[in-house]
Amino acid sequence: MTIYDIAKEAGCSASTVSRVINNKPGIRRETRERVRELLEKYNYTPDIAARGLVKQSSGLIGILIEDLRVLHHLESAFIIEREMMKLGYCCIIMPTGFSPETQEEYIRVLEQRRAEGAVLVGSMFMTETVKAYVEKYLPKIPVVIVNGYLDLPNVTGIIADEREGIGKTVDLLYSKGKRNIAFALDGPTVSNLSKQEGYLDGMRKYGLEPRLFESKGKTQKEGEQITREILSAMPDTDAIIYSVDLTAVGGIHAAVQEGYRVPEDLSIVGVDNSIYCDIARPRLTSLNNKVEESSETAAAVLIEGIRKKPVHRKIILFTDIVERDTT
Amino acid sequence: MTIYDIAKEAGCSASTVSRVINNKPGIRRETRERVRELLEKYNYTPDIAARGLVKQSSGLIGILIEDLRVLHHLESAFIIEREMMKLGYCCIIMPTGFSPETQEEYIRVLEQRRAEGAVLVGSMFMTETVKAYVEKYLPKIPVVIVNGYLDLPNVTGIIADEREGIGKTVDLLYSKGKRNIAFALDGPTVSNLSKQEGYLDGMRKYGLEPRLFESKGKTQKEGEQITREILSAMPDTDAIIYSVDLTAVGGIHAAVQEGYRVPEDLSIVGVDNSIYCDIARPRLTSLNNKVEESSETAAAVLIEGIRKKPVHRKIILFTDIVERDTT
DNA sequence: CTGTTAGCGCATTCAG
DNA sequence: CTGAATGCGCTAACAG
Repeated sequence: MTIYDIAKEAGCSASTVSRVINNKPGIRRETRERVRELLEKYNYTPDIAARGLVKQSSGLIGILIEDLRVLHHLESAFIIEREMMKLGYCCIIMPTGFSPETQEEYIRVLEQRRAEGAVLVGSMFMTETVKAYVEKYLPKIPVVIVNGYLDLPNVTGIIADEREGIGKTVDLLYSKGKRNIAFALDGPTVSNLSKQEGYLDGMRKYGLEPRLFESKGKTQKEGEQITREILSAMPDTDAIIYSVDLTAVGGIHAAVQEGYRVPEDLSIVGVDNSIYCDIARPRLTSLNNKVEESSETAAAVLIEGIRKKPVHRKIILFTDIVERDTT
Repeated sequence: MTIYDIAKEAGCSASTVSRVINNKPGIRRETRERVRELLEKYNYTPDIAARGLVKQSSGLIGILIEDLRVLHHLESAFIIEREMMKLGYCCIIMPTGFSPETQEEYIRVLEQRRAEGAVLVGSMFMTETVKAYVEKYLPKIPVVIVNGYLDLPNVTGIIADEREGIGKTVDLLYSKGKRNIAFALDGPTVSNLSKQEGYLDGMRKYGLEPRLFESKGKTQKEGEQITREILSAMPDTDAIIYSVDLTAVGGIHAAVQEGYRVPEDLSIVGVDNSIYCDIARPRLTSLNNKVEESSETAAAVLIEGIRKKPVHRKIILFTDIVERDTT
């Protein structure tokens, strides 16, 4: 069913039908209604792709997330989708994984589909290779990075200041009498390194000796593992900050199993303030890095960009600590 | 940069360029290479939408999920996406929520975008209204429902036999000496009602009195709430089966708080075998309803359908119980 | 081996 | 108020 089929049956031309569909003025009431009826009768819907071809717009937004298992990123993706959907855009959400090849491939898909905007969710995208791909394949559309930044004219970075947040976390632990505070990264991503900086800032501030550790990954099991390592290497550790909630949950379990009371002997803090915090027992204290706010900001910035309005290149959000049982 | 721009610079016609792009035979080596170089030089990528217009294919697959918060559905969606992606399709994943209006709206979007196939994830889509929408808007493309079924010629249902699975769960609990087994639904969805049937089957089999309850929703908090209700109404309850993991986790917490030992005094079982099972303490026993298998099947069936091959209308998968600490 | 022509479904001139 | 003609970027059928 095309616009021509409708036109033929309505006894008018395709352009008239087009006008009716798009609510353009200058159509006789009578004609308009006749066409409307047929549209209804055949359940006609214009082919967006064909329309896009002439209007030079795909109505597509690409959202790339590094890892599906990070709930946090999914949440962000779908908040953005919801906002864009309201404005008639469709979102293509794709998990790129960590390899540059798939990252390139998926960025290319966005180019092929003529996406009108792109969102990269996760600090993993703060790499030179991704920067090169964006520059090469998406030089003309607005790109927003949630929790990251790339120095390119069409890219806006939206970043929760986790460095400052982790600094505040050290303050909190210090105020509770903790002095042997460790920090466990789940990998050397840019975002994690900035958390680490915050940790080091805090420790320096109080003249404490840093205790840095790095887990093999971001699963619960790997969190347990690194915790055992920490506690066996430095049994007097009285607080551990983890770069992500899930490893912190593993930390809770390992610590309890090793005979530590949480939080009396050992305080535990995660990052993301995810649903896991309330499922774990004791409930996990976590740094809220404002997914919702940053995602909504991302959507807003993207829209401004698509409308060719000038946008900020870098936006910083503040975090806050949500205290539960583990501190 | 269009195919014509490339053609002009290469000193040939657009069709030649098209042939090179699509690796068609019958091009002189020399010409092919010259074109290839230009393609490379300008980073040219064909406009998929324009190509789709002539080839009558959008390369788009729609995936509708009822609720984002159900991890289970997301997982399914992304497994399907991964499979379809391998074959060059792009997926539009959209959360419809529960209102018929948004369901209709999103199904319409799939029609507008000329999706070549659709997947509905969740038993919430087993309604007469959704059936009517599918019949009206998507009558000609293959549609697969994960965890559901609609009697329409182009629809395939893929269903984990949770009824049988919950029956087996009752068997397990009975074998552990439990006699006062309760069942807590998180809402009267078709899928939940079939779980309930399985529960009733099991109770009948052993001549036990059923104890049916229904929570307000599927959050952890609502799981806690219904558990308190159950335990205060029938304190001798010695096992509770929940229709979903998250409410079961709430159940664990409420039970422990009420002074029940889990599993000695009270066994707890969830459904979905999600990540929550291992985060909770004690670890939650859960019915594995095979997301992965059913999602992969969904993708396979969809592809067969797109290729116009005959497909089964209904596929049943078997579940199994993953025992952890709560039984 | 390659170019010309036509058309996918639509919106947009420009005439009338 | 309406229609004919044109073109968006691409592929395919048909000539040559």
